[in-house]
Amino acid sequence: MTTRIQRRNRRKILDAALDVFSAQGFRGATLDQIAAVAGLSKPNLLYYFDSKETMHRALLDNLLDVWLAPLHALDPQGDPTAEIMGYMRRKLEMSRDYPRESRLFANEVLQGAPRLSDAIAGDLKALVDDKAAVIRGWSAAGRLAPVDPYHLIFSIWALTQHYADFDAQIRLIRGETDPLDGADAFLETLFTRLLTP
Amino acid sequence: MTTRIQRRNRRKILDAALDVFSAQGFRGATLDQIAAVAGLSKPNLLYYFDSKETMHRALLDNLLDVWLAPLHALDPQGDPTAEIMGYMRRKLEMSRDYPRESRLFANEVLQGAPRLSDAIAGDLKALVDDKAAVIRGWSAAGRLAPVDPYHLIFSIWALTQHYADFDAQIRLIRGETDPLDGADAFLETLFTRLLTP
DNA sequence: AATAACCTTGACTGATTGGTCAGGTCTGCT
DNA sequence: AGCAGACCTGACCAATCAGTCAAGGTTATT
Repeated sequence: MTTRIQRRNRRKILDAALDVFSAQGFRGATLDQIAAVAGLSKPNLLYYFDSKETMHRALLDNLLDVWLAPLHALDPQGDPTAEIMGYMRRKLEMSRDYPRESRLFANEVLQGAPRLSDAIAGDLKALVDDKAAVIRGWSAAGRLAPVDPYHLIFSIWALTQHYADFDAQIRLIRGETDPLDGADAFLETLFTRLLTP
Repeated sequence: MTTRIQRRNRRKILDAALDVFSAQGFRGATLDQIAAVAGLSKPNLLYYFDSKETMHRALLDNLLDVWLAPLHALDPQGDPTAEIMGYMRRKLEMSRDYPRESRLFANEVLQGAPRLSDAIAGDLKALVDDKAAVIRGWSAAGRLAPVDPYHLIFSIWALTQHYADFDAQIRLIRGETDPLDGADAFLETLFTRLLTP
């Protein structure tokens, strides 16, 4: 049974941990930093989570569901172009709304996905293989321009996540302009032209 | 004056440091790891480089020239589509040939570009602004489809670097297939369709 | 072969880090 | 009010880390 205080503190800790892990990576983050951001003492963090590792695990487990949802929603019965454009739009929204989650994921994969390889080789691969087959079918039926479905999916990941993961770089180059300003219109054009038979 | 031994050991150290920094990030890397990969003792590393920081600096300074070169080569006098496609191809080759450098850069930017902000806001921004103006001119002259030049450049970065930075993820999903297999053909199609007026 | 400069290392240090623990405080319930 | 269990903390520990240093080994040059 979980108390009110437990819920509040667990949430505060995971939120602070997401802040720090996504900005510093797992090894770069320290419990002292997380404790400071959460406004709790270090031993108190360890009262709620057994270890730094456990904290990180909790974030990753939570992340994967959220991360897979947009692709999951791609409907084999829908209109091919509309479905893929919709997926791209949802992923772009995720970069806008959950940049920390995107960076947490990027940090992990960049370092060889040591804690995510099971999930990627399992659930994610199965989902991608499934949707890739759907897209391949659409192309074969002439409802979509012929296109490698894997590279299409990778390109959506690359383009949308780039705005969250490389935010620092984009800000430095664009100055005052909001990094995502014009991104949706650009990606709309890019994928419309690619997908129209 | 630099001796033969100095040249050899400095190169061994920087190569080992690139291995470790690109795989673990700055804070995640340890001098012991770098020493082990280089086949030298830790105090010997510090005989050649004042500090861990200095080692990292040397890699970043070296990296930036290599990283800017492909964009620098984009010729305002050339054929618009061919120039942009050529840039994209060069960047993709860099992901194939220098994946460690790509990941070193990604790690740095992902963590807010603390050691690169000057270079990005300076040289890189100036170069991008310059080439963006060229591309805008091409579009205005009707020699290229109308396209936001900044997002075009960002999209080339995102798509090409993705294959180096997210290599672990792509491998887990594609299995035996070489991550870059088919990537060049896909990107060729994607950008041809986007750029043709 | 002598020597001066260069190269290398084992043993060390102080700082930081993840994690522990004994004991104290607060909260909700009767 | 009083009590049981949940919550919290200062002080501490062992491990790891970047970096130092004195002493010994190697190299090139004469």
